Amino acid sequence: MKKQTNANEAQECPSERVRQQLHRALRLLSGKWKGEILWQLVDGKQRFGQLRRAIPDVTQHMLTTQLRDLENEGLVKRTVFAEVPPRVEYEMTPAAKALRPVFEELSRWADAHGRLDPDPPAVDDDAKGRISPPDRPSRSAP
Amino acid sequence: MKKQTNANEAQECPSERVRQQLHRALRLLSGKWKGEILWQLVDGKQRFGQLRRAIPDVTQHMLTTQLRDLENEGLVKRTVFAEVPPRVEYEMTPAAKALRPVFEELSRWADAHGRLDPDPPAVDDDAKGRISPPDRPSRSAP
DNA sequence: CTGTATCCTACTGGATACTG
DNA sequence: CAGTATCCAGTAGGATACAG
Repeated sequence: MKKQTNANEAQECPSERVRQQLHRALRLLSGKWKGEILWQLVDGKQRFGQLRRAIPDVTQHMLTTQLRDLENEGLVKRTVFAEVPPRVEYEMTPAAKALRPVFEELSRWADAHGRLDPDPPAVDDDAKGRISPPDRPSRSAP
Repeated sequence: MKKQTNANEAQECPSERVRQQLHRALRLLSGKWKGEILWQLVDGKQRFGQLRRAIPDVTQHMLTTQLRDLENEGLVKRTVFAEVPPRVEYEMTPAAKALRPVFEELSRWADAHGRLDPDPPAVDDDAKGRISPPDRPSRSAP
């Protein structure tokens, strides 16, 4: 006797599809630095060294690795300039740019529930509604 | 009591804060099954076995582990009923419920860019605007 | 039914040194 | 400047068996 519920459950159930999408999407971002790297690129292309300075706790090795991952996942475009000194620029692909709403929602959530303490009294909605892209420290810094 | 802004951190720009928030938030969700578990709970409380059936590829061990993580992170509330047979119910905390917009954005994104193929022709905005919570197969199926 | 206890493998992430 | 090559520790994740 076969199940008489939905015979074709795998491809037709929308929630099943959503589940798998969530799984894959979260896996793409699962990496200690992926989120931060992408967020740095939201504002535009960045050089390797700029990213390195913008994310102080990351090592070159890790930055390279995660960057390569993101490239293979189609979230980051890498451009090499044949010059001396060498220059490499990274930028988000359109797919990655579409992630920005996700990041904004996530930041907003973390802002409200980041510590998960039962003590979030002074909540000023006006102050946290907008999320700004990362600052780009110009090279004029000493 | 309000958090005093340290004079030493006078250069604290909002984007720096956002970066750290993203880092922490993604770490909370970094776990092979966390996202799926939470999505299953979006619709309401679920028993251990229900979750297990809803996420076919997860083992008890992993389900237990990730559930404990989520509990310690304050995203899931665990309720044990002293009965035979034993019953344990899991439900999202308010903090986790606030994550729903994030999941919806993420699902929407994965739907559009999940495969990252340059071939997404049949885009029906009307069909993908709404994200449904997971189906709950009732126990009435013998 | 809902777990815990082992054990074990693979992968992630980090330190360091070297290269074009 | 922007990598690559090793090496290595810690941990996440999975199989299996057992228990309340």
